[in-house]
Formats: sequence, structure tokens, C-alpha cells
Amino acid sequence: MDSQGSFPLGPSSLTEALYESVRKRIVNGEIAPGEKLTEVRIAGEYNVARPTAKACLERLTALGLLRRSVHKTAVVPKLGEDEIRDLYFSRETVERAAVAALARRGVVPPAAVRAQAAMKAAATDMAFESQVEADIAFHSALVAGVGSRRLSRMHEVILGEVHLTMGQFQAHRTTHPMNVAREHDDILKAIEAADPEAAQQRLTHHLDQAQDRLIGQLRREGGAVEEPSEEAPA
Amino acid sequence: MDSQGSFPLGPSSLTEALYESVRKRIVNGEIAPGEKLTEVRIAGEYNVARPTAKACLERLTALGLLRRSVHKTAVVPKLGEDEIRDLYFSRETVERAAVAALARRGVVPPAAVRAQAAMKAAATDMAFESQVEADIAFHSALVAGVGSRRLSRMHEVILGEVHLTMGQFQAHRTTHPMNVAREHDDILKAIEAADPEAAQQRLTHHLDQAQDRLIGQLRREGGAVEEPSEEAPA
DNA sequence: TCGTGAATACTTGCCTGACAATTCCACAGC
DNA sequence: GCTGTGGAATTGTCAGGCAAGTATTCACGA
Repeated sequence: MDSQGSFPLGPSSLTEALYESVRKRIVNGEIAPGEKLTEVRIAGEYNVARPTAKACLERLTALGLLRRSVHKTAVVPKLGEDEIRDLYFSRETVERAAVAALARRGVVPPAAVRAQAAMKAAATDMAFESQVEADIAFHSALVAGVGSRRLSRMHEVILGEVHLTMGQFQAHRTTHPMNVAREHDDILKAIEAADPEAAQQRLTHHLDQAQDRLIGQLRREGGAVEEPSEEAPA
Repeated sequence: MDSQGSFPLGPSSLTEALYESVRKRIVNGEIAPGEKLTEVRIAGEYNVARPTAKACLERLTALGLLRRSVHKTAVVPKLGEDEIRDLYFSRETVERAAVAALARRGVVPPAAVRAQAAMKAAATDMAFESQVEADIAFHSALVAGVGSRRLSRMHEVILGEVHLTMGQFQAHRTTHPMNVAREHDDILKAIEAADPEAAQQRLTHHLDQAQDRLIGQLRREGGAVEEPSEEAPA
């Protein structure tokens, strides 16, 4: 694909690379919710100095991917029911504004179309994590298509927590990827038809369903998340 | 004053206090836009170690109150016309969702009423900075009244940049505070009447006016912001 | 046996000091 | 006048360390 310019530019600095790696491990569920992340542990695992690890944990905390109070060690949060509701309320706020803006222009961002294609491809034969990533890429492209730096930034933060929560339910999913893909198509059609109302309404429906699925799983599992899962990572 | 409990809780940690202080200086315009903030300068002014100053600058950068790329020194940004538009687009997105949610419940957050009273008091005889702060407190209370942690957090970031931009036009303001207060009242009335549509529409009008004022001032001043203003601060 | 309190270990907050890598600025050379 | 090279300034990252706060354990008494 990127044969000419080496665009992606692998994270420039050490701090950046470290941040990306830890972030990925958290949202993928490799680091279980409730697990403690001390500065020295990160520093040891990656062979970096403690201040570097500290900065990394601070960034992740600011994004909501870790929780910690003053002198206590950071832990991966597990969102409860009302936190999921809050998260999805915020998510709807941002994404509704995005699809409305897109529909007013009547143009579908090309990146969203590509992401949607990837989603359908992943639906049949790929791993759960790939599906989640394709789904997130789709919504991300939708918001990015608006062209508002600040809206995208807010959305990025929100999607971080969404990704985290979805990753935590990894093993017990009950979602049919094709249904999700169909709903995505509906949203795109409404945007293309320059119908903001319909686009917003379909998006809301789509997100409400996703939220219900998450809360449903949460309730089903209840407090049954006792598996400590203490495998040493690296 | 604080004879019994010392409530305000002067920022617990050094880092926090430093952050608050620098932040205030930036949004108040004490540190002019375009001015460079090096780590050693902050460290020197406050007598803290460089890593501490570094963390402070990083936090402010994450909030958009400073700009910097790798290996370059942080500068206070001066928002251009399209950045102001982007900022206000994001702001409208968040605040419209907030007033709509409040109007659906039909209850006005008490804090918003208090902030509005303070605003009217400040309109007649107080300094410009107090008016700006009262205005921000009002909008802040509005969003906080919804009770969504994440919406409030997003709004906080946005208001930071709004405050910054307003502070930069400090000397040349042309706004009549009483008009602003009237518009605030209109919004509150719509919320109380449980009319989400009206509340959103009035909010949009209010914010559009604010945006136009800012852009108007920006155009008027043009590139005429040559006063270096190099007074030593402390 | 069970709680309660104190001592200990762990972890974070913040510091000093240092070196490498990078960027910025000015000056010399063509 | 423009370009290139040098030094100064600044940031990225590290090592090591002390103080302070938190959690945990263990002994002791009821």
C-alpha cells in the first residue's frame, strides 16, 4: 500500500511508542480491568526510565483509560452501567452532530466507505478484535469527515473508552457483525440523500442498540468477572 | 477568611498549583499569544524542577492552551478565524446537547441561576476579566447541570480555549454585558418551559453572536498585534 | 479467636544532575 | 544576496534518591 513515502511514520519518540503500545494493550483487554499498573512495572517491561513510564500513565489517565487517585497506583477501569450510559450519551452527542453536518453537505467521507468495506470483509472470517477495530474505524472516519479538529479530538477520547469496554467483553460477544454493517449502510445512505434528520435518527438507533448490547452483557456477567488472569505479558 | 476548614483546598500538590497558576496567566492574557514558554523559564519563575515544569506544559498542550511540536518550545496560540469557527462549532455541539437535556427535564440548574446573578452584578461595575469569568461560569454550570461527567470534561477543554481567546481581546471589547445577560435569561426560560427546541435555538443564537463578535474583533485588529509586552511577571 | 494498632514495605511526588539529539540563529564564505 | 556551517539554546531521556503517603502485615491485647 504505502510504497512510496513511508507515511505512517511509526511513533517518532520513545514516549509516543510506549504510549501507543500500552494503550493498545489496555483497549484490547490484554491488561485486564482492575489490574494494577505501577510505574516501575511499565518501566521494567519496556526498559525505560520511571519518569517516562509515569508520563505514559498520566496521559492514559487523562484519556480515561486508567484511573488513579493521588498516591495510589493506576488501574484499568471497568465501566459500570451508568458509566456506559454516560459514555454513550456523550458519544451520541458528538456523532449526531457529525452525521448532521455531513448530511447537510450530502457527501459521504471516502474513508468511511473504505472502513465500511473493511468491516464487511472482517465480518465473515476475521477475529473479533479486527471487527471491533473496523467498526471503530468507521465511526472515526465519519467524524473525521466533518473536518473539525476539536470534534475529532473529543471523539477520539470517547472512542478510547468505547474500545476499552468492547475489548473487555471480547470473549462473550453476541453481536452479529452483518447487522452492524447494515445499520452503517443505512446511515451512509441518509447522509448521501442529504437528510440530516434521518441520518441522526438512524445513528441514534444504531448507538442505542450497541449500548443495550453492552449493558446486557454487563448484567449477564454480573460480578462474575473474577478471573484474575495474571499471565506475565512479556 | 477561611477560619474553620480551609475549604477551597489550595491545589493539593505542587504540580497542581503550578498548573493552575500558569493556566490562569495564559487565559487571562498575561502571557501574550505567540509568547514562548520554555521549560527552564517556568522552572525558574516558580522555583521548581524542570521535569515538573515539563509536565505542566504537557498538560496545557493537551488542553490546547499551548502548542508545540517535538523538540520545539511551547507557544501560546492565537486562534485564527477558522479556528474560532471550529471552536464554536464544537462548543455549540456540546452546549446544544446540554440545554436540550436540561429542557427535557424542565429543570434549571441552581448553579446556573447563581452564575447568572453574578453575571448581572459584574455587568455594571466590575472588571472585564470578572465578566468573562461569570459568563464562563454560567455556561459551565449549564453543562454541569446535565450530570454527565464526560460531557462536562469535553466542555471544560473547549471553554479553556474560549477563555483564552476572549482574554486576548481584553482591551478592545465592544460587548454590552447586559445583552449577554438577557440572552442567558432567554435560554433559562426556555429550559424552564421544558421546550428543548427553543432552548437550542436561543443557545445557538447566543453563541453565534459571540462568535461573530470575536471574529469581528479579529478582523479589525488584523495583524496589528505587534505589541511585544515583555514585562517580567514575578 | 478476633479485632486493633503499630511497624514495615510499596508506591508515588518531586528533586538534582547529566548527556544526547535536535532546532534555532547568526555569521562567514561564495 | 544566498547558502552552508558553527555554536547556543532547548528538549528528550536517563539515573538515582529522598520524602511522604498508602497498603499490608504482624504482633499484641481483649
